Amino acid sequence: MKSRHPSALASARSPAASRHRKSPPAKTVPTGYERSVDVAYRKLRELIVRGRLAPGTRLVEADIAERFEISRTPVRSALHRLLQEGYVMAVRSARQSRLAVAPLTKEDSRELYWIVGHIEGLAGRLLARCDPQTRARVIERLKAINAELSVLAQTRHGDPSRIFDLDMGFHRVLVESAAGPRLLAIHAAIKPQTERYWRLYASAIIDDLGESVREHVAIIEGIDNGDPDAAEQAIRINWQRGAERLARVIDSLGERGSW
Amino acid sequence: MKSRHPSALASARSPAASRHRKSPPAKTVPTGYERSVDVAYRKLRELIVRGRLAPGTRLVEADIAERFEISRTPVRSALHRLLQEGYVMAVRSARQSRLAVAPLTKEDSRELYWIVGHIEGLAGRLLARCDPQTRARVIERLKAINAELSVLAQTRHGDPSRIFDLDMGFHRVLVESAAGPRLLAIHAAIKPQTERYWRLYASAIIDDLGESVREHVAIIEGIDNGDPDAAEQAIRINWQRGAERLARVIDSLGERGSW
DNA sequence: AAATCCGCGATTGTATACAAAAAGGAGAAC
DNA sequence: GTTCTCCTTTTTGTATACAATCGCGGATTT
Repeated sequence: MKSRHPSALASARSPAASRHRKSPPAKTVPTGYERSVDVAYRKLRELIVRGRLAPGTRLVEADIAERFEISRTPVRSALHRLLQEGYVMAVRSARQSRLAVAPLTKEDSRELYWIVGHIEGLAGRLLARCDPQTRARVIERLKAINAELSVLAQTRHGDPSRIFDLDMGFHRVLVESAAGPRLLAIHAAIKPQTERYWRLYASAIIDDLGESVREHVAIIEGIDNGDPDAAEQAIRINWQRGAERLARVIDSLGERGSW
Repeated sequence: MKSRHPSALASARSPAASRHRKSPPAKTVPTGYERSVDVAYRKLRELIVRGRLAPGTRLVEADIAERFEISRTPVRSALHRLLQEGYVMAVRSARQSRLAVAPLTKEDSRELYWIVGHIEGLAGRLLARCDPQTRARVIERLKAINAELSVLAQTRHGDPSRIFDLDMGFHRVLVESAAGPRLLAIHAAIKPQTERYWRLYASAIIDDLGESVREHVAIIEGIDNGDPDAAEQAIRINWQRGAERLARVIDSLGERGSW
């Protein structure tokens, strides 16, 4: 690695950014602007979650910076954030941190799913205590999503990415409707990590989609009835069963991501 | 603010650090070494948690750097981490982040306590499923702590900081015994934030100490019986009641930390 | 041949320089 | 007196320079 940052960079980006400022004299034009650190975070997380960066891959700041054509500073920030959230792990050494993509193990998936289940369970509990109108609106959206999932579950071999998006949407609606800022933040940081397991074992998971759909029905009922205990319990069961299904798949296929 | 970093700094720190390296020819002497970013994180968190930095206080990177006699870089990292964990909030602006110490409100305390209750509840559930030996060892420690708390609850006006340390220890033992790395990390990031409320309303909270001690007994029983549901439920109730007690105090005293 | 030590390249941690951008205030126009 | 504008100051975001460390491999010794 010789010339790390083509010096054209500094002059290539800055004008583009400042052009935004003057063209419309509107007061707040934050549209379209994204800080480098956010770009780096988003791209890196995407690469990890989609499996394009294999578990165990060493993450070298300078390399990533070069690849994204930004400096080490924002890359470093993004990596630290990913480290705290669990996408990335620090390996050995006392003074230096040395990062790598976090491995995917049966043990970790169990803990992860339990945590998500409890966090979402809390969100569901709060949702079930909301006023009936809010709940009715949410229920409607949940039912629509789950109906489509149900169809895909019967016609085997639906588009995995479509299935994933629907399931993702179901849980997002669940949380966004009633959770406060802290709960939202935690969920946003943790939940996407389940996608790593999902993608790795997608085909096997899709086979069990019907079960998941039935569990979703129980969730919807709990919320509809305004029963916090039932709603929370149903959500936790959904994730717990998900963890069990995943564990079975991992057992039969072997740990694919444990370097 | 004129000369921000006395240039003596660079030459004042580096030799001190490298002196560590050579004096004993041992291979790994990571003892005592702490990166600036960790120092900054620890100090800042302490200042916020102990209330020495009032809610709403603007946090300016350069000022903190000057105060700690380090550069902005590690300060910035520490602030980002505190932001993600919830000790610090970003106020307005699209491109810049502008940080301030997070406010203390009744609403936030509710959400915080619910979350901690669920996280610890999960840890308690896992603990109750451990083998009896592990549980017996933990039970012993929990009982010792709670016994001392019980004494302090009866002799009113015990040392608040002692009481706090005991309660802190109780919950730490609870989590550290059975939780995996993810659960530990989340707990370590979130739980200390309850200390902010504790300190702000300490006297009133201590008045209700007896209730908390009784709730702890239920937790111990649940674990002792190896009953995951009971253990988790008891822990959640402890935190839920704690939130209610806190809410009453805030109602009667007013929100002290909501700038 | 195995073990050890030394040195060099690779990599992280910290400091600083610089470029925007937002906030705030002084002054002009009405 | 109010409001608008422009300028200054403060503050953040990014890039880069530098120092110290870590790991690895090769040379040397036994």
